[in-house]
Amino acid sequence: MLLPQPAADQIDLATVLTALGDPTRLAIVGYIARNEGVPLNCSQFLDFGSKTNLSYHLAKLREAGITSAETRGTSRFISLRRTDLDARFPGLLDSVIASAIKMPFLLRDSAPASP
Amino acid sequence: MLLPQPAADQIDLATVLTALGDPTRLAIVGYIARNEGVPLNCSQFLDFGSKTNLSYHLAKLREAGITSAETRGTSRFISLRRTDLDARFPGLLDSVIASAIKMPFLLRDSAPASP
DNA sequence: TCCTTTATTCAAAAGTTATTGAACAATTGG
DNA sequence: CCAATTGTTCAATAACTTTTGAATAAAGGA
Repeated sequence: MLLPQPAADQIDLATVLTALGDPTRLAIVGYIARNEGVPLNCSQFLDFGSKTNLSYHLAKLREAGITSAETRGTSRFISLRRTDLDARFPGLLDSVIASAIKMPFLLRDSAPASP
Repeated sequence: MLLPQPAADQIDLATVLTALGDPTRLAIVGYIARNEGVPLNCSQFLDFGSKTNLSYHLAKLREAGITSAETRGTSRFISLRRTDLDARFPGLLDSVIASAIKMPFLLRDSAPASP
């Protein structure tokens, strides 16, 4: 079951930029980007903050229209809304991710990043 | 005389995104983008807020590394740091501006926007 | 059913940002 | 020098955001 999220055509630029402007959320987005295809749940982001704080940041990303979350049992599957974002703000997500991915803060554990 | 601004290699992605995430500042950036080449001073942005509030937002943009401001008498010349931003975050400013420029909020007066 | 896992909600506290008006500074022109 | 123009700084306040811990919820397995 899909958690509530804005329709593609209602994604707002300022809201997206504000959501991406937080270092924790930028790190989260970078991490998701480096793990596309891998099923991610919330607890995989515990490095980025406490469980309850993560819930807050992940909700922000979802409400901004940056991520999508699907319920699967007690877990969530989190993914980037690449197609929707690219359609609405062409090039934006790619450029942010390309820059974010270089940030030392993002270079954490368990990712299939090419070295 | 150039007002204080971060060196190109010290421009921070999260700071830039946060600065761009405010609707007033996004409008200001869109306006500058639509008037590149035209000398802009602060009072030309008065549509976007009070004088004192503009001073605040323009300082935010400058401190984030998005704009450059030069003193000329009692006026300032304000411009986008396109080269620096493009070097540091390729494609980011272009995609933001391309999207911002479509926002109805931005379609104000005196600009050479192609209709 | 009961326990564990996974994640959210709530209320409080702490921190940050935006907005305002009054006072200030610096430059230009008469 | 005086006044006008242009923009900044300051202090106050209002509004929002982030972080926290405790309580809650919902699903799945023993």
